[in-house]
Amino acid sequence: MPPIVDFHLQPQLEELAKFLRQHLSVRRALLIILANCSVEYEGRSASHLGEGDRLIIIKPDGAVLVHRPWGYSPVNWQPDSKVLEVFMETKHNSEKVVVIKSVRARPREVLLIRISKAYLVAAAQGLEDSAEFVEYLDERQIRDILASHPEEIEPGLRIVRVEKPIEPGFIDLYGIDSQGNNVIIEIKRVTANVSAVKQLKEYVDAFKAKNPHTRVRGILVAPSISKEALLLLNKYGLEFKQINIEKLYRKYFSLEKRSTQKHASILDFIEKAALGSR
Amino acid sequence: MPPIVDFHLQPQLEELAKFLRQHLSVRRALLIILANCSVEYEGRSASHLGEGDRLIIIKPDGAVLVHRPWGYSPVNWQPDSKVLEVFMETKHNSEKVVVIKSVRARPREVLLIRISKAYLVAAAQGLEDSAEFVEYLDERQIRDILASHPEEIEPGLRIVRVEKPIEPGFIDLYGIDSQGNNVIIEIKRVTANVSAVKQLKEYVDAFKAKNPHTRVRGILVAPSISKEALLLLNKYGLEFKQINIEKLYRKYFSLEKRSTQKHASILDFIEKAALGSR
DNA sequence: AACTTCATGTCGCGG
DNA sequence: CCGCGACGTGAAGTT
Repeated sequence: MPPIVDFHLQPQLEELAKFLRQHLSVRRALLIILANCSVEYEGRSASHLGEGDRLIIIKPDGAVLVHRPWGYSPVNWQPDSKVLEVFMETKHNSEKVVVIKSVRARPREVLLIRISKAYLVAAAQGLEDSAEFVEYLDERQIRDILASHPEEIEPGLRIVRVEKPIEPGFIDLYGIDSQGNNVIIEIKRVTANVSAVKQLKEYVDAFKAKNPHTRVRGILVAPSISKEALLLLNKYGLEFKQINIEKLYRKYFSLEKRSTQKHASILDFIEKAALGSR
Repeated sequence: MPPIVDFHLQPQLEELAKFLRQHLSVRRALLIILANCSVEYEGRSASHLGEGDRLIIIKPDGAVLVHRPWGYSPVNWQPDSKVLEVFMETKHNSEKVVVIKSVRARPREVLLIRISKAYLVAAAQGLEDSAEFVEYLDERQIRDILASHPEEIEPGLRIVRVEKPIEPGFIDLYGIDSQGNNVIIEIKRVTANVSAVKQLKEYVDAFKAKNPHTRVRGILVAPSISKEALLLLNKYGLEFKQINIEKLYRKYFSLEKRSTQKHASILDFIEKAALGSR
């Protein structure tokens, strides 16, 4: 059963309010409003946004987004609202506006959207979206691949423990090298920065403190490292190992993990995208 | 001049493609598409999303958002695309889909949205939004308030330097207490955690290293502190000072800073919101 | 519920 | 353009 879409072009404010109330009360719809509005927010922070043309989205679960005509981020939002109210308000200059008030419970945050002119409002009832979202190449997967194929870090390296708890936090990989040294490995899926180095240093120090008479190496594994981070790394006597995440992925992401057609398709896509880039 | 809104309800795929191409080519419109689609992404990461009903937004600046019917975050997106293409594709089962291909330049990322059924498409040309976005209560403002009113941290404290550079980073506030001790202050606008404590510790240590024969105190200023952070703080011999950000703000946010009507309005709003919460 | 860590984080600022 | 830190970060997972 396809979703039911209802809409008004250039609705009067009274119509808009009625439309919104109707679709918020019965069964929650996805609401799309294109309108001139101002926005106030108060909660963990507070903000004011003057009048302008914006896209307002209200999702069935109470998420509210106010988008300006540019950029990725909503200018104001509510991840989920406990209370959603629509009412008319008369401004000082006796102009009327439709107010959408969204209140989030914890942390308590209030969002007020004042609409002075609406260009389009639409509501969709019965949207269905149960598809699985499959993501690749996140830190966990890289870590698992390297745990199974430590030779990609260094020949002779043997991984003893994945996500080894230490005070405080977790070591991504812990192993023993060909010389019998303890090796602590910190993995980053993006350019390693100073804080990654500090984190590794902390783990190495903590390990040394607990095991005073053993030799410990610290290796930072990442696709690249910032200049400052490299300097600090050298200063601390730690090491850097560059990896190519995509290559690792192509090489090792195991068949059993992408056995379903759905999972396999991503690799086809990567191939296509790579071709398309030339 | 109000924006021009064009739309189709339940467009055929060919119509959809034509509509999109038209509004993407001439002058960029804000595009809203409610449709059943699947999405592939490849770039810094990679993902696959099967078919489902979603809201697709394409902004005039090339930002692309794919929203599922719930939650704050888009499931797939492109912060700004360099290339935006729309074309028809025939699947293996000979069904046709409209493909929206968005390519981001740096980092190179490709987004493919395959639409199998469209419920609504709308385009808005000439949206105007030049309003200023004013935000309050961010770390910078809290820092400035405390710099002007150090007695809120401790009686007799005198602030010498704001954003004092140190190796590495910047001390939020640096001052001298009533006993003549150096005081290093780190401010957080949310619950202070372990990393905030470490950051402060680092600054204090760096200061001590540079000034070996002076006494230094480190104060973490925040609305609250996590249990673990407090433990570590005590271990390091550092101090915590609790502040109430909203109270500070009400008390000190200076008249000259909110001299314009616009800026003043946020306080009215906060009042109203506070009343509304009862 | 508190807290930690990851993220296709995004965004802005400074060198 | 890098690199770093703040963010109303959000979201997921663990204690």
